Amino acid sequence: MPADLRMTPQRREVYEVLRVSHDHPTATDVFHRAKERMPGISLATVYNCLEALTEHGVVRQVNVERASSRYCANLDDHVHFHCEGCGQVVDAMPREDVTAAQLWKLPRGTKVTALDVSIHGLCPECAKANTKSSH
Amino acid sequence: MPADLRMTPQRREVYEVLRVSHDHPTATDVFHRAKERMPGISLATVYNCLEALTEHGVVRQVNVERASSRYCANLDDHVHFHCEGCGQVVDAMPREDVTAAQLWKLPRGTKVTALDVSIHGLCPECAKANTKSSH
DNA sequence: ATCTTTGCTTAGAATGATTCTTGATCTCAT
DNA sequence: ATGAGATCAAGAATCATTCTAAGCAAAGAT
Repeated sequence: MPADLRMTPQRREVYEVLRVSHDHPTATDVFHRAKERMPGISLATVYNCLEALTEHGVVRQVNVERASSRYCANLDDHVHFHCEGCGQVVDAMPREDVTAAQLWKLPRGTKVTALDVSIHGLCPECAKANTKSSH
Repeated sequence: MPADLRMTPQRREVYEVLRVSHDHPTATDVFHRAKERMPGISLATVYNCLEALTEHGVVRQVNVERASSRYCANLDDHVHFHCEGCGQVVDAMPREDVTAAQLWKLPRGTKVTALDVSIHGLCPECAKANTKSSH
C-alpha cells in the first residue's frame, strides 16, 4: 500500500470489498457491499475512496462503453472481456507481452503510457445458448 | 449505405459532418456543425441520427474513459490514441491483423465479436513539450 | 495536553451527457 | 388518397458522477 495514501477505515473497507469481489462491481455495488459492515458510509465517500485508490494505483477503474465505471483490485497486466449475453466482465491475461507500439502504427515520438483493451463477445455459456436457440 | 437505413436530410447532414471531420467530434460538436447548414436541427435528433448511423455500422462510436462519446466515420479496422496532453484523439492502424484470441487467454468456447483498444499517452508534440519543461 | 492545519466524511445540491415522452410530420406500400 | 410505422423537435426526466459546505479526526506545533 503506498505510503502517501492514508488508510482510513472507509478506504480500507472499500478496498476490502474490491479485494474479495471478482465481478468488477460498480461504485453503487461497492457502496451496498461496504454498507453491510459499515452502515454509515455514504455513496460520495465510496466515490472519493475509489478515486483515491485508483489514483494511487491500488485498484483499476474499468470502463465499458458508457455504462457505470467498474472497479477491480487485480493489478496484474490484463484486459477485460465483456459478455454481450449475460453482461459479466471477466479478466483475460495476455499470452505474452503485448505493447501498443508493436501492434499499431503510431507517429514517431509518441509516448505510450497505457494500453486499454476491451474484448466484446459471448462467454462460452452464452455462446452455447445462442447456438442452440438459433436453430 | 445500408438499404434499411432511411437517409433523411438530418441523417445525411450528420453523416456529412462526420465524413469531413477528422477530429472525432462529440454529439454536441456534431450538433453545432450540423446547425450551420441546417439551423432547425435539434440535439435530440443528432443523438437519434448518431444512434441510427452507429447501429447500421456507418459510423463508429468512440468512448474515452467517461467523457462524452465521440464519433468517427473511418470504418477501416483501427484503434484510437488519446493524447493526455492536448486531448486529441487520433486513429492508429494495425501493423498487421490482430485478433484478441491470439493475444489474450480466453476460455475455450468464447466468441469474440469486437476488439476495442484505446492507447493513452502523449502525442509527439506534447511529448517533446513535456521533456523540455521537465528540466 | 491543547491548538492548528490539513485532509476526510457526509448529505444533499448541482452538473452534464444521454434518453425518454409527446405530439407533429413524413414516407411508403396498399 | 389512406393508414401504419418511422422520424423529428422540444423539453422533461434520468442517472452517474462531481461539487459544496459543514462537521470531524488525525498529525504536528506550541
